[in-house]
Amino acid sequence: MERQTRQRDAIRAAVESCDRPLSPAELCEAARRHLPGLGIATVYRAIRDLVAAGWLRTVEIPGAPARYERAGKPHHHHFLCRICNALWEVSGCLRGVDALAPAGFVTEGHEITLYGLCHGCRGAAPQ
Amino acid sequence: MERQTRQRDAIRAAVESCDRPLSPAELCEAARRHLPGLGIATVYRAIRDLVAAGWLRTVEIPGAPARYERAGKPHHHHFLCRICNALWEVSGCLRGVDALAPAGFVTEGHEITLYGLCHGCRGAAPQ
DNA sequence: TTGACCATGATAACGCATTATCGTTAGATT
DNA sequence: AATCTAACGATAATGCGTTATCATGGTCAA
Repeated sequence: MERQTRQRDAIRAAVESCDRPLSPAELCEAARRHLPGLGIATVYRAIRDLVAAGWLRTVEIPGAPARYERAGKPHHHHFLCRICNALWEVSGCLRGVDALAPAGFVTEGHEITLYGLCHGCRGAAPQ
Repeated sequence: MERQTRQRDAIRAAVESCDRPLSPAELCEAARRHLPGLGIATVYRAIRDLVAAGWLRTVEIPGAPARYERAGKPHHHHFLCRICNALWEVSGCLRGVDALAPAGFVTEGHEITLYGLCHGCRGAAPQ
């Protein structure tokens, strides 16, 4: 059974207090603000267990390491900023996405990822 | 300047004769059918040069190595089969994808990836 | 309080895709 | 044909994200 530790608490708190999916490194950095010295291996172990327990959800994105967000949110997608590499949440979806598949294919899910500049990076953007 | 070699020819021919994006390993395997002994390093070198020349386009997908397809095709998306891992082309797109971004964000592009079973794997699919 | 044992932190090891190295091969030019 | 040198094939090395190892420390039940 899982024990209650300061590390696990800090990791869960970091997830809950952030409105966007975090990579393992980002999550470690965030949790360290409340618990300096937290090891990256502990973060990976916590992620593994929290995903297995259905508390965290893995967000796969093209060309970047996976991020993790609180499970149970309504269906939505994401926006990857090309400057700061933060992944932002995008509410809503579009009708007919799954129907784009060729005839004879079985669609089980989909991902939509937008790319560009987030609000904060919009101003100081190279070209 | 670039030389014309049997290897480069075989790699370009493999791209053109296939209707879906190929990973470096898949591309190597395909080109080897016409040129056994082709080295994987040569494939990577050719990919690098062909992308730089604008002849190939990189297709990034979540949780898998990049694939490459002939550049210049009309806008489209892809379908990743969870059984055979092949990436298939999906024609068309949807209106309003870029408009999903939050206010204040600048959308520069998007990717839509469908997941499921391709036509060939539909029958013999585990659950 | 004690003791069992799970979780932790540091770090080595791993897996994988990709790149660099280097001696050899073979286009291109003369 | 001779020469030059880019490209090749084999494979070692790299980079990076992730996992395994292990001694230590913290949690929780008795």
